Amino acid sequence: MEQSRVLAALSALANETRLELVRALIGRGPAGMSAGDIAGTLGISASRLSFHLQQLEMAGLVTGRRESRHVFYAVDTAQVGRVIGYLLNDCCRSHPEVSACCAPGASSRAKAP
Amino acid sequence: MEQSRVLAALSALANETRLELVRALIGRGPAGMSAGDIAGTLGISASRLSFHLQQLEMAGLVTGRRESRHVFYAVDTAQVGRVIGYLLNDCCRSHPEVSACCAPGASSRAKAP
DNA sequence: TCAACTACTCATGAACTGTTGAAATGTTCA
DNA sequence: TGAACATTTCAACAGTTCATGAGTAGTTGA
Repeated sequence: MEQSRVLAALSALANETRLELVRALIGRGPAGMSAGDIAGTLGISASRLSFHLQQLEMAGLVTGRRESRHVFYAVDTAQVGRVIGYLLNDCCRSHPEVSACCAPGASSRAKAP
Repeated sequence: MEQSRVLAALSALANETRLELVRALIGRGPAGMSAGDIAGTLGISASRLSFHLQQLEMAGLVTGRRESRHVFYAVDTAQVGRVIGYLLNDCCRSHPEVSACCAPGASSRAKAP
């Protein structure tokens, strides 16, 4: 994966509204969620949601598909995996202390040094 | 790890200069690299480097230590691991297709669907 | 103490990001 | 066809980010 794609994805994720959006969507799997439902769940305006969905879509992190009058959005999990894989393997060169986050049971709550 | 810390780290990483900086520093291990060496390696001005190092330091991704007239910067690998761990485990809830990036031999070059 | 060196701070301006509300577009159904 | 609904687009605005260059501060050795 090219670095420019990774940078676009990181920029997209580096925003509270969009990170919440990904969290909300990833739980729904490939079926996703309609724009209206997302706006209701997150409590944001339609135009604000549309703006952030566009950012995520341009970064390749979510995809939308129209079904009659609704548009359903879902996370492209493979793409998210590729971005994390870049950080892990290409950027951090599989540094053991970084890769520890992958270990079974590991989480972001891992104790500080 | 709190989401606000993760957002700060993602914002810090979502910049070409800073991602290059982390890549350059992580190869040097805990010894790190002096500010002057980094500026020379990346070919950027001192003030520009200082600005970006400050962003990374505020995000907790790098640490600096003074040694006589030099300041050596190193990546806090545990913190980087915690950020990736958050994306993997908390945000994506260990979704198998995302976690595939951790598999041995996996890389960001994983084939697209 | 002074010059040389190393790193940091600050002010400026250009470019980018995110929010808002109104208007436009597209879809369904009576 | 026209009303109702779902979503996107647009312009205006405020706020943030980043590059640049000039100036400042700390450290060393003659």
